[in-house]
Amino acid sequence: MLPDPKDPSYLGALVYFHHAAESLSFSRAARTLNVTPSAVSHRITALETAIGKRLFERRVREVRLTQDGAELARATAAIWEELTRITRQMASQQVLRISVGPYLSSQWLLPRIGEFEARHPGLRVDLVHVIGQPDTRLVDVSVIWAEPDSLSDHARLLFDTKAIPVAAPGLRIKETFWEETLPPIHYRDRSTWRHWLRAVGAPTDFAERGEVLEEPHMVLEAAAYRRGIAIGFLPFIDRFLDQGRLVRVGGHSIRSNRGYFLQLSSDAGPMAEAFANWVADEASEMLVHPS
Amino acid sequence: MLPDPKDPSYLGALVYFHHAAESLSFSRAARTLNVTPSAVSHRITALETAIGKRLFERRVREVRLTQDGAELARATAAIWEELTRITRQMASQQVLRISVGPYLSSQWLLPRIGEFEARHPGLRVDLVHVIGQPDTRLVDVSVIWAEPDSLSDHARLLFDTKAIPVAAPGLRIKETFWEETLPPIHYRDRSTWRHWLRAVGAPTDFAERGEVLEEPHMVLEAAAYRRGIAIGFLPFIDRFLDQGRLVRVGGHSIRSNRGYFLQLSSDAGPMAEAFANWVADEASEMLVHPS
DNA sequence: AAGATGATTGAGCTAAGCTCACCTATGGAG
DNA sequence: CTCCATAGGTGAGCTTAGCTCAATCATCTT
Repeated sequence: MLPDPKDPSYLGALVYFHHAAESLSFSRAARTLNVTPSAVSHRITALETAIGKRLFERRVREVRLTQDGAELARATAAIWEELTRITRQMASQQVLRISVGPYLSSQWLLPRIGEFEARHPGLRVDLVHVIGQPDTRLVDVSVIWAEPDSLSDHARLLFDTKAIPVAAPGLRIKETFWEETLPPIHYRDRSTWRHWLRAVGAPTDFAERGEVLEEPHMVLEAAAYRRGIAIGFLPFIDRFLDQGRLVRVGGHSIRSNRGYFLQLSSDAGPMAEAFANWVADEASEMLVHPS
Repeated sequence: MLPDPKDPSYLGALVYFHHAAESLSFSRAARTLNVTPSAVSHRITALETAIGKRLFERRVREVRLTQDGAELARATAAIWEELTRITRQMASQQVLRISVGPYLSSQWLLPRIGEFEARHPGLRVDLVHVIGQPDTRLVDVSVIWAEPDSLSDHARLLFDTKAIPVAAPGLRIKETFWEETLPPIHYRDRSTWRHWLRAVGAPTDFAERGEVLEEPHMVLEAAAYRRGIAIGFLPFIDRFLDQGRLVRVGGHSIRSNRGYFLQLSSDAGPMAEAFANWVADEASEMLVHPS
């Protein structure tokens, strides 16, 4: 069958042919294509049958281009060049504005965002660090720490966190620590502690004590300096626990009423979508988390 | 992920995009691609995510190209044009010489060969009608009527035929017709009749009687004109049986000791291979044959 | 108001094309 | 001269990209 130039199998074969012709070796082509030499051999043979002409002379331990093969190789080289040009052009001159809180940004996103940028040459990523609600008109996508029901439907959950009380080690704190004198430490409001106490069936008046801080990191630092008991969220306190700066208090761990969500702005373009897919993927790798 | 211009999934998506851009409609593109509109929608969306730009404005019951989309459409159009040109060029100026006996050619190959030619524009098919053994240096591929063991290993079986005795209708011939006076009719030599008689356990001296003809068609015609009993080969005598010009004689039908085989010349090119695949495929459709 | 049209979405299935294991041929090292 | 390493070819069987299907939405038409 004379191949339809738009047949995907023909196009794929041409890619294989291009690499084989360039390296004059099926096995080298296979290596750059991340497939086995067998696959290259199969595909080239199929291509030759499809167009009805030998493209390679099979010689001992090497292959050479026939005249027809050389001609085709010249044509395909020109085509990939043009394709590369237009693809680059499409990908260039793009801006993606991401809003993210400083805590998650420094602890998790910044170390990884470089990888995303590397995948999208020509893309300018603007990280917008805000405390509180981001203005969705100024960004394409936001990562927000919130309760699920406070969000629009199509916000996507990034991290399903677990809430556990933590304190400095060596304080000999009872299971029922809410009967003790060590106060709670709050982040932004008292609702997280109230939710946790209610979930384990403890009196909620404990939550009315203690100080309220505005920075997640400050909350954990305060707890580490023995100022009280904080609610930590797995997996974001792994480093504190691993280093022994904080230990778990009480046996209960509950599914957090809050989590990190991803929200696309209403007019978000495909690049926001691409970022969403990437970040969700990165996040899902974190979720492989014990206990 | 910025798409690799040689990624088959990216190339496939560009094909879809090209058709969608040309027709300005996902469903029309789907129709020409022989897929569902759903498939087109999926693929275009994936493409947009991959390059990070909207290519179509989705409007009510229609799609329009964005500026980026129009630019890409121009580029892809140029690329397919070039691809079509080189593909055509590769396929042109080819010759395939096929040797085939006149009987099979007229009864089976000639009615079908047009379809093969249509699939290979620019190919010149030379049918070489020979009686007896073809000269493999003068043809690329031969279709021969032979016994399996008389052939080289890589000859491929086209038709697995059944041998059945046939005669003109209304002659009231017994099961054990070899005891009768009506003689056998032979094609080229007496071996087929001998083989058949041996297979059903009948005396082989019957085969020594009767005339030997050189043309398969003549053999059947002779039988139809009541000159004797011929060995016919299913499925090639269907037309005679359907028209009632011949009827089966005796209850036995045996697997023929002969069949049509396909033999490629040693220096056969990929076009011969393509023909072999096509003709084997056509033949396999015939094999769906009752009894 | 109801039907028609075109695009979208998520879930599930199928076949294109890959890997694997084995084979052949040959060149170079010991 | 023998043996190992290397490049390519084959057939069988498995995996996953990308398709279909069914259902939904948002108009436009009658």
